[in-house]
Amino acid sequence: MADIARLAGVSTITVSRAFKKPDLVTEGLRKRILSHAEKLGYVPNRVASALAGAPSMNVVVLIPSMTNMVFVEMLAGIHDVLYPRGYQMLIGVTRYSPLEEERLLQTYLEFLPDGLLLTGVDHLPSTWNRLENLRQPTVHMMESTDRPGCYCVGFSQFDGGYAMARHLLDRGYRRIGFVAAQLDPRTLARADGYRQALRDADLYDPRRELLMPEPSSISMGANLLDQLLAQAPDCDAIFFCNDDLAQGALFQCQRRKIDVPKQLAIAGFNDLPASAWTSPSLTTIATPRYQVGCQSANLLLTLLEGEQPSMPTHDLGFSLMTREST
Amino acid sequence: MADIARLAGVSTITVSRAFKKPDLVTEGLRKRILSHAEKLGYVPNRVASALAGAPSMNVVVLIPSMTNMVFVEMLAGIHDVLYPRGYQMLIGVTRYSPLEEERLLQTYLEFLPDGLLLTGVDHLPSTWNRLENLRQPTVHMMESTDRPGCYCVGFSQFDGGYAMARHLLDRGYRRIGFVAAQLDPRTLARADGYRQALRDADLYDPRRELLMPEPSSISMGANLLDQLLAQAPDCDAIFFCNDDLAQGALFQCQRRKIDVPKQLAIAGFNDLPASAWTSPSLTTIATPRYQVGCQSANLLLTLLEGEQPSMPTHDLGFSLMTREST
DNA sequence: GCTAGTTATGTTAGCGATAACAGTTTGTTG
DNA sequence: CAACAAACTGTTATCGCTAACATAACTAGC
Repeated sequence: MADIARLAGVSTITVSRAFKKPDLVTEGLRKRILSHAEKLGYVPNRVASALAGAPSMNVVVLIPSMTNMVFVEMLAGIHDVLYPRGYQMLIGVTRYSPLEEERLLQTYLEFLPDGLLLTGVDHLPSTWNRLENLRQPTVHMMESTDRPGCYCVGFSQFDGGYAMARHLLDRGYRRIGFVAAQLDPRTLARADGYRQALRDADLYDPRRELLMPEPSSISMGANLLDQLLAQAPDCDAIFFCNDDLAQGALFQCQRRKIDVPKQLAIAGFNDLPASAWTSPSLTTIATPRYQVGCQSANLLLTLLEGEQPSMPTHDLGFSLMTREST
Repeated sequence: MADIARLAGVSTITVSRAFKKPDLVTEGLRKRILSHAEKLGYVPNRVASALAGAPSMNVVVLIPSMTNMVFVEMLAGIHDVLYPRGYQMLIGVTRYSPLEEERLLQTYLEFLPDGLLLTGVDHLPSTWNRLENLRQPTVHMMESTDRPGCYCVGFSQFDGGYAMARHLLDRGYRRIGFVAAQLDPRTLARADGYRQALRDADLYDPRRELLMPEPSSISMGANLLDQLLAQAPDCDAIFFCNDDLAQGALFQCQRRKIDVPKQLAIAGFNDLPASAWTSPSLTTIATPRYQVGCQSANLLLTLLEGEQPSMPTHDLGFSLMTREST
């Protein structure tokens, strides 16, 4: 910067302004400065910039897992919004553990992020406490909370679970099972939605429920289908808490020659790309995870600009995709 | 840091050393310093640290796409190695464009990364040039090159393509088609492998080839199956350049009541989780993308420690997964 | 032609840490 | 027990940039 300043016959602060606050520098002078910078192959030093008090252009993003497409697509949404604005994501993986989340937060604050994007609202009390005392704004993704002063972007997992159970009831199924794995707060909210819908219809039976804390996957889906049918052979429909499990179950039904949906209906959650293409195609709830990413990032940008967002909580909804499997 | 120093009755540099170079500080003193730091809720400032000359603990990672599971799993491998060592990934998405890659590189160098992880070896001449003059080490992932002084971790895409075509020939197929989308350098290398294998068997026919520059997806796979069968109805096997396309084709065959593999064999590439579970299960090449991520990160760490790695290029190989679809 | 009000540029002093060298203490040896 | 090396701690300067305030150069109005 000093070199550029010397060549252009100005002080370094003017060079700084030519880059960061162009309207404070006369048009012609600015062009001269930029051309000298170009000639010298100047690479700005964001580290020095951040130390001197400018925004670090870092945003911490914490997600539970990097192999779950749902979070990856959310990440893609965040990236697509933040990157054009010059922000950099610092991605942390909590492995579904609030404790790990607390540690990651501690670590990533060392990078002087300008803002935070956290998945869910299930944080440790100490994490909440720290977030409240932070000067950086935080947006919570995928779920919402009543806590005052919280910014959230997501949809109601409970309502999603309820809607799918309701759909199965509407289709005439009466002995509806529920299967879940990776029991994170969002999965449990869907389970609650399912239970409420069945209770409202006076058809809830806990023996048709199978909850497995281990991670979900296609093979786990096949596995859990067998388990549930063993423990509750009279099921006429099964609602899986996500599409991975549901797809695994569909494939297993093909192997076991169980006719879907005639003998057994199968439903999922999330609408992964393959779900529209399986045979039979999978009835599921399409969730706006990419949009959650985009909107969360946009909300954070609003906060970073010091503006007051129109609403603290954005409910992006979901849609029921009725397909052949039910 | 000054506060801690005051309380502990030492100078700031001693505090710095207590954290960063523990063996230079007497055991008791170090403990006292750390306990004061704890009490004060001290959060180290990595930005200042980096400006003062310490490593920034940032590593730039450039991948072509964030919605392609192959790169995401590679990313997961990188993360799993770098995170425990205190490094932070700065992730950039090139959208398969070397020009965009050059721009990202320019931008991310502003963060003073300690090292770089790039996907592939298909960079602009100016990018190569810049990489050579960088003091930071670079590792190239997923492909390798003869360029001297380059560190690469991956496997031979050409050999993978050749091996799959060879497998189909060994199974007795004679009119073997090839379908590809998203024609990045790795895809084209697989295509070359396929061609070579068929030429070696004197069975190559360009009319059985379908190359589509648009992104690949399950629905694109269904689509391209139809297209190829329209232009070359006599195919007895089709090799798809990745599992997304192959799965889409499998689903389409189910819809069109084409018997796989009796009427038509289908093969893919990558071995995505679902590929073992479709009906029929998909013959494919299992690629070590998670391991590529891990090993690339490990190689970079070796370089960051100033050590000479045992080999500049690591070929992690691949394995043919023979399943029902062929 | 002069003042007040703007706009454009410059000066000074850090941001929070570490490198390089300097000084002090401790331990060992003949 | 002096003499010197090794181990520990301190002093000073600096990394590259920007905030805050100071100053200079314009502009408009009377």
